[in-house]
Amino acid sequence: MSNSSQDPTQLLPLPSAAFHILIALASQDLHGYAIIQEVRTRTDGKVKLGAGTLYRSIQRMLEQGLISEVRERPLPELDDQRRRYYRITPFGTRVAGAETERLSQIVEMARARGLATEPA
Amino acid sequence: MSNSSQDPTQLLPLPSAAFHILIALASQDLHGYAIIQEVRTRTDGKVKLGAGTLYRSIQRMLEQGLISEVRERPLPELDDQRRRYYRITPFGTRVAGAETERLSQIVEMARARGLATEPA
DNA sequence: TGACAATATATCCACAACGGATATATTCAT
DNA sequence: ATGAATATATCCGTTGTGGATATATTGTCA
Repeated sequence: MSNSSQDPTQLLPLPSAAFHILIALASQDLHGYAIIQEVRTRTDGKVKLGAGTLYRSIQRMLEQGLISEVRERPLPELDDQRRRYYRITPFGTRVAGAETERLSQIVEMARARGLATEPA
Repeated sequence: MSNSSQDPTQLLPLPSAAFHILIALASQDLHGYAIIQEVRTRTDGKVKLGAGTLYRSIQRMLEQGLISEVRERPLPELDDQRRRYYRITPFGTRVAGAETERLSQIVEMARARGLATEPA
């Protein structure tokens, strides 16, 4: 942890990989490899996080206090020693919320200018 | 111009500077310096395009067929010789629409997971 | 007229973020 | 026991970015 009590907008814009990781962790704790799979399936294969991007992002996000590593393990018969599990922090939730709002405003600007894919 | 007849999603995700430039040009032709100002005022000062980013983005977007340079000049008494005016192309409009849709989907995923700034 | 700020385009440099390749080790299925 | 899949980690090259710098023109105003 480090700056968990700061203004969430200081970290904006969030790197797109970091935002996807926070969305993945919003509903459940996951280990790194599982995050890659969750992002790929959730986005219908459109977003494929590279391994380099993922583990670098995790390191940065731990330092920024957006996520934390959790010691809790699943049942031993479901576990895998190599895994490291991560959880979104309250600060990470606030930052993700701010990023959602930021992107939402840009989308609204584009729509207000007529930039939208009209349904075929 | 170059690949104006291609699949718009090939260019996604759009660099954020390029997307802001397309939004700026959606409603009117503008010259480079004016684009910087439009983005700054439209985003309430939150997005300040650096000069390097702007002119490099313009070069790339011309090659990609997202924008074109226009020879039309404003009335001579309002003109400035140094200016170069740009216009969004039909292909640029389609790409911007696809990017709007892409970002919109990510925002929806975040909201569906409860990641939103609740009004204070 | 001259001085100076603002406008305008362009290029350079250093840094951040990224995908893909590589390395290493463990776990699982056959 | 062999090999594929899982899992973490680091390295390399590319792209996108802001900020600084360069150069020239335009507008203001004393």
